[in-house]
Amino acid sequence: MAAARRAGDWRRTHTCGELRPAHVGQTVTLNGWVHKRRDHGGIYFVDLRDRYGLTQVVLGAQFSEALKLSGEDVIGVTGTVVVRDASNVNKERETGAIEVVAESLAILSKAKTPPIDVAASELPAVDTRLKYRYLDLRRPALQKNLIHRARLISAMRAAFERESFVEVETPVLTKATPEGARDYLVPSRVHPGSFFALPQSPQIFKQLLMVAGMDKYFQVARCFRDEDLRADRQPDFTQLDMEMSFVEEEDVFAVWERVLAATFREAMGIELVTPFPRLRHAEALERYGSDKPDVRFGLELVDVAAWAKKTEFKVFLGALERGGRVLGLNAGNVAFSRKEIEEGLNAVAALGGAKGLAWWKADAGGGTGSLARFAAGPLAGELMQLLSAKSGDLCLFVADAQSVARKSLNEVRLHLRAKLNLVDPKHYAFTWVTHFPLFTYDEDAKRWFSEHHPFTAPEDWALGGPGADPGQLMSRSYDLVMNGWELGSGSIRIHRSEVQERVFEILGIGPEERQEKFGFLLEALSYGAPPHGGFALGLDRTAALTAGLDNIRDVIAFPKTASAADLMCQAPSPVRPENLAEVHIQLAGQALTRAAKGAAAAADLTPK
RNA sequence: GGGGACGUAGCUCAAUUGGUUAGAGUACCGGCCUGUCACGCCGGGGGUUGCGGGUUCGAGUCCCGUCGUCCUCGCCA
Repeated sequence: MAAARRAGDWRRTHTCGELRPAHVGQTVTLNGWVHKRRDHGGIYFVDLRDRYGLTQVVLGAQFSEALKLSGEDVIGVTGTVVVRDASNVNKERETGAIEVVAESLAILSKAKTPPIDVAASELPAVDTRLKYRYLDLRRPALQKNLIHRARLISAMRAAFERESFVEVETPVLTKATPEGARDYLVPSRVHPGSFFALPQSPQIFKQLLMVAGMDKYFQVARCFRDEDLRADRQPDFTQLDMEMSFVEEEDVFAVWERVLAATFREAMGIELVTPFPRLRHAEALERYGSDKPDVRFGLELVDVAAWAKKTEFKVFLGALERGGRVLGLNAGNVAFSRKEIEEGLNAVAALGGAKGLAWWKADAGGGTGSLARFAAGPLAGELMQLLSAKSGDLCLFVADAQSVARKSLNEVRLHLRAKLNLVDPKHYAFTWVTHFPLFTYDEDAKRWFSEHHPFTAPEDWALGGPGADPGQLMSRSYDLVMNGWELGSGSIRIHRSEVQERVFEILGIGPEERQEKFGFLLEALSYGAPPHGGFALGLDRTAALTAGLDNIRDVIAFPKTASAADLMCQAPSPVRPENLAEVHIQLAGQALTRAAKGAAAAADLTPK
């Protein structure tokens, strides 16, 4: 306690966020960064900042060295807590009723003029923020995000432990997989010419843990995929990964519903409604045009093909003749100008590939818009009934190949969500999307690919029998979708080696490759594997979405740029020739010239 | 790999049709001020206009290339 303190001890007794009028009269020591300094000549005010808050420190005229303080200096201040006059209370701050009158000051560390002004409200460019991430992270908003993320993870961990799940770590240096995303490779020094891969997910290991009888496994797992980035994708990311034995879909759903309900309650004070609705993949596409629909609002897609056939509208009829669809949605009674529709909304629909967007201001008398002259007479009333439209409602249509029509109207739907303020951002609507196709055919590669991954169980264990069309097979995979974001996916797995062999066969993975890449899994499945299934939740996305962010960058302490580089530590970077030699690698092509340039640039950085 | 936007002082931005010495706010440095909390006032330093080339009497501005950042399509089992 205070009695044990030596004079001149700069170590803090309190944080910058905790002093209140109850502490008045106490001698305290605070540590932190100089957030702002106000020099009034003879009296100086310093707002001292740490993770917990801001406290105003008052320095009298005797502190001449206070004049040397500047932003982001690190100091220790010992002084007395005093209550402020009523006229001087700062109601904006939790510590605004008191201040600390300094008796001694220790400058622990000086700061150069920082490239990021932590106290400013306007943000520097993203690359500056990433290069000086440790400064950006001093901003309370970012610290809040990281703390939010930590609370989510902590609550999930506790919830899984209550459910008797065991946290098990799996290797980061593992085996390259032929299917799926591009692997990050790590050369082996000990085995010349051989490479580890960083895991895209712990998929196979968690299945082996089920074979091992662990029954219920979970892990906060780092995953790596060497693919191009997006606002919601980083090359290294984190999943809350789990797997359980002797289960079917509903068992996995039930665990996650309990875990997420507990997590949202404990970390955010939000009560989720469970069970989450289940939506078949085909139905999601038909009603929303997307396999990750935002179900918080309507504007659902309507098939108007039967109606279109009664018209003489060549665009609609032509699309149907070519085997396409005519889909529409009712945007409601919205005040859009002709220009907003024909240029604005049209451009939105074009994002989905639509060549045009037909529109109609509904009215039983024929209405207005590009569709009006084809909606004369009784056709007007019929169309209104189809779209549940009232007079004055704006209806939008795309006629094209099914995938284009759906994708385009999905774009329109999401555009209207923002434009018309159709959703409450604090409303979290989860949906399980089920019954995905097992395989999709790739026209370029001329072969079948797993829609989810090759270990996903088919609905029909016999896989349709010999000669069956793989495109007709349903899988037992599922996605969890929240507010239009895919938060995670999982499946019931194949636990029988002969079924797994058959899937590899359909995928065109021959017996030799099967044995080489997956022999250990097939063998494991042959020693008595329990039926099992699991799921992995994208933690970055979950944290971002629940923090009200549309980019995962700001819930990651040290994120990478769109070109998968770390601007702060300048990774990736060339390495010395001897390092390459150790791992038996020789550079070729543009890698040679690039590496030479990189080495030259590094040499320029040596002090002059 | 494709498309779009951007790159000017430490930071955020401005700079007319291609035209004189590239400006402002903020930060920083110095001076003044005993109650501020975005303190105020006075003064000062600070620029390879991302980099390279071209057109021009003249380029921050126009053209070509290149590097980087963001968004996006492809990609992401």
